[in-house]
Amino acid sequence: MSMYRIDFNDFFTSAFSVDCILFGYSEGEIKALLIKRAMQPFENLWAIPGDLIYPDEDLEQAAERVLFELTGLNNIAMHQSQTFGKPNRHPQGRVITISYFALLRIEDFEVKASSWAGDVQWVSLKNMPDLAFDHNHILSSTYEMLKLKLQNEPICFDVLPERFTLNEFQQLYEFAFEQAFDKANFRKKIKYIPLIAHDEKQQNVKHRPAKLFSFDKTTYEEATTQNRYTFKM
Amino acid sequence: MSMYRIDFNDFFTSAFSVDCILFGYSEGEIKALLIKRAMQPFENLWAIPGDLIYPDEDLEQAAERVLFELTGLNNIAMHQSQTFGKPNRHPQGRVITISYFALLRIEDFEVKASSWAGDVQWVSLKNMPDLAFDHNHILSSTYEMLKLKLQNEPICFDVLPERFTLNEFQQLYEFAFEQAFDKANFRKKIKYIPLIAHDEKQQNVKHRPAKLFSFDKTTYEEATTQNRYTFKM
DNA sequence: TAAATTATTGTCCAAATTACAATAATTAGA
DNA sequence: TCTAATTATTGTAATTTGGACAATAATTTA
Repeated sequence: MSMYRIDFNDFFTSAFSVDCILFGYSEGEIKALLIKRAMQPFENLWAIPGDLIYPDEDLEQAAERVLFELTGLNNIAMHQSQTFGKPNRHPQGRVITISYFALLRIEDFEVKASSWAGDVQWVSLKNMPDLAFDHNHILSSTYEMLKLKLQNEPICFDVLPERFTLNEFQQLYEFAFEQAFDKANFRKKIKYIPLIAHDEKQQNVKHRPAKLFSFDKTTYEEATTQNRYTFKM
Repeated sequence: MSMYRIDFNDFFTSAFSVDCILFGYSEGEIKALLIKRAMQPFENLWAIPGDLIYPDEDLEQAAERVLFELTGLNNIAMHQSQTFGKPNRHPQGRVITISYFALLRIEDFEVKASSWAGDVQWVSLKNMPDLAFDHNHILSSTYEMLKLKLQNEPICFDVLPERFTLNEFQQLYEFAFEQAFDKANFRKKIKYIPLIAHDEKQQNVKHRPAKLFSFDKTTYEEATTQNRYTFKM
C-alpha cells in the first residue's frame, strides 16, 4: 500500500488524503498525537497521522481507518475541520488533504506505532517542533476549529464517556480552553442542555461519588429542529 | 474544457471540485445563486455553480475562477466551508467537492450565464427546488457555516464595501439571521470591534449622511494574537 | 430658516453572568 | 458509630450585559 506515493498523470485528477489530528489532555496540557515519519519525504520528521483515501471510502470512514492503522486507536469519532490544497504543499505532486480531529483523555487510551510510523508520541501544543509538510499550519487551524465547535455544537459528548459526571464535563472545557470555570456557574450554564440523570453513581472514588449523566440526543435533536434550542457554551 | 467528465483510472486519484455558494440578500430574503445545468448528468436541473480544480491552482483561487466562469461575478472573496465526498455522490465517478461561500447584496452585482450554464438565477432559500447531486445538502450545511462564521469571525468585512456605514453593517446581520436588531444596541455590541472612523461621509443620500468606517485589520490581528480580544456577535 | 429625515447617544429595566459562600452527601478511618 | 476529610450541590448578592425605548444632534432640501 502506498503512502503519499502516486502517479500524477491525469490532467484533472489529484490525490486526496485525510490528516487526523488527535487532541488529548493530560497533566493540564493539550497535546496532539504525532508520528515520526519512517519514509520519504520528510523522513524522520514529526507529522500528523494521515494517508490517502481509498476510492470507495467515505471521508470520515477514511479518517477513522487511517488513525487506526497508524496509531492503533480504534473507534474514535472524527470531526471534519478544513481542507488544505496549496498546489505545492506536497513535494511529490498535488495532494489535497482534509483534516479531521477528535479529542480524548490520554490516559484512557494506549497508542502503538505502526510499520509506517517510526514512533508515535503525544506532543504539547506549546512545545511544537517543525513538522512535515504544512502540518504546523494544519494543526493550529484545526485547534481553532476544535474550540469553535466545542462552543457551538455538542461534540463534547462524542469525547466524554457514555455516562459522565458533571465534573468530567467541566474539565473537558477547562482543558480545551485552558482556563478554569466556576463549578456552580458551569452547572447553571448547562442547565438547558438535555441530559439524562442516572441513578447509579460514579465508581471507584475515595469520597462522595458524583451523579452520572448521559446526553439526551433525541430530545436535543427535536429541540434544535424545532428551533427551540441552540447549543451554546 | 471538461466539466465533471474525467477518467478514473488511477487507483488513488480522484477528481476534486469546488462548489461556490453565493448567498445574496434582497427584498428581505436570503437567496442563493444557482445555475441550470446545460449538460449531463442532471441536465436541466438547478445546481450550485461548481467545477473541477486545475492541478496548479490554489483552492480559493479555483473557487473565484469557477464562480467567474459560470456567473460572470468577479473578485468575490470566497470562504471555505466543508468538504463533501461520499463515494457515490457523483454518478460518473469519485468527485470530492470543497464548498466555498460568499455573501453579497444582490443589487450590487449583475450576473450573466455562461455557455456551461443554461441559466443563472437567485433562488430563495425558503423555496428551494430539488437540486443536482447532493447540492441541497451542501447548500443547507453551508448556510449554517455562514451563520457560524458571521458570529465568530470578522468575515462580514469581506462582504461589506471597504468603507461602510454602521447601518450597512447592521443590515448585513439582519439579512443573514433574518431578524431585526435594535440600532442603539447593535452599536453597543460592536463597540470593541476595531474600526477606523473616516471624515468623509456617505454620498448620494437625501438626508443626513452616515459616517463611514473601515475595519482596522492590523489592530484586530494584534489584539487577537495577544488574546486581548475575540470577535463575537 | 424651518421641516424632514436620519444618525447618534442616553436611560431604564430585565436578564444573564460572575464571584463567593453555605450546605448537603458520602467515604475513610479511628 | 462518630468525626474528619472531601466533594457535590445549592444559594445569594453584586456586577455586567442585553433589550426596549426615548431623546437629542446633525444634516439636507426646500
